[in-house]
Amino acid sequence: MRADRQPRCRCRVGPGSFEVRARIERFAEPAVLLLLAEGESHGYQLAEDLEALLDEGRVDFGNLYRLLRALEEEGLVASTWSEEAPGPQKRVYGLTGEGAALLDAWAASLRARSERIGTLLGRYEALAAPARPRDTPAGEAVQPPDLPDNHEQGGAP
Amino acid sequence: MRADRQPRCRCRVGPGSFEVRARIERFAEPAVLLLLAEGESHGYQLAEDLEALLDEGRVDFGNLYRLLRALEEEGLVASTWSEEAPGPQKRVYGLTGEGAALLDAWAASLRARSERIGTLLGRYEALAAPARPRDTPAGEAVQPPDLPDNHEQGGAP
DNA sequence: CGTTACCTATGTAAGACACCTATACTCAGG
DNA sequence: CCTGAGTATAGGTGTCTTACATAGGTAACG
Repeated sequence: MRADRQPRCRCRVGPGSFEVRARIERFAEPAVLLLLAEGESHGYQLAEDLEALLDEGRVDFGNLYRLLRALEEEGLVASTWSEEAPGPQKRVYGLTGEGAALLDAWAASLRARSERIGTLLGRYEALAAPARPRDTPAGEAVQPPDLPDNHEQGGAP
Repeated sequence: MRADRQPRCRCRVGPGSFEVRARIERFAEPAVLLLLAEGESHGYQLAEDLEALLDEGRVDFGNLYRLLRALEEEGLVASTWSEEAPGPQKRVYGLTGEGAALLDAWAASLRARSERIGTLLGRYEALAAPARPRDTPAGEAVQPPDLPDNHEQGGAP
């Protein structure tokens, strides 16, 4: 166990200030399928393309290769060893029909996810900006979004 | 180990057809923080509100209560036992200043995530609909998005 | 020949969630 | 009074996905 590591997804960057380190969050699979739909590729190349697509620092190679193997086991992608080209051997992947179908399903799912995020953000903004001149019914502030420390974790009365 | 369970996130609903069962995907925490920013509430009530907000079937109570306890340990929410009201005792939660700050951070993170999803979907749609009359340079089809089974998982030549 | 870049893997641990079970209190009905 | 349904809170356990670390090959270059 390594205790000198920061929490994975949230970290305090100052008093009362937070940074949420968003992870790829189940993006790796659909992103890889998309890249393969755009053209055949090999692992290392996919990693570079993923970085550009996701705008994330460094994609983890280990997990990418594992993902590709798993997808192949399920028949969603197919691979051959590159014959031409000198240099180290590359395993070149391409999408199968099943893989394309899965990509379609992912697209639908991601659209739904995006909508849910939109809903959430919409409600957040409605809360955060109650300074509109029109629709503020005078004295109906949503609630002081903050209570001073009244922790009370003890047992029930 | 239970082997009679379906895969968590993808399931085949027909030949060549997939359904992606999207999970809450790290939505629970920001959603709970948002609901508490809108007003104090207790676990059971939050579960119902979450179902409406996320449009998901049945929220898991166990994980929700665990999340609330964890948030309280970090000082992001504060709870008191409801005194008034008849019926079983309720632990009423409210957002602290720190919790509100975290919600802000989550909002920024979710916006970024939504953008990434948008980028991905944009490229997907560009692939899926290459039937535009204007920008098809004649014979540059992106690639047949499918290769017939040429699996070849054996060792390297 | 050693170093570096390219390319493909495996090992290990942590975090978040699904699914299941347990507890306790309240209230209505027989 | 006992029972059962509804409300409310909580713990156990397995699995999935990811982060971080390590390892082993090929080839080009000085």
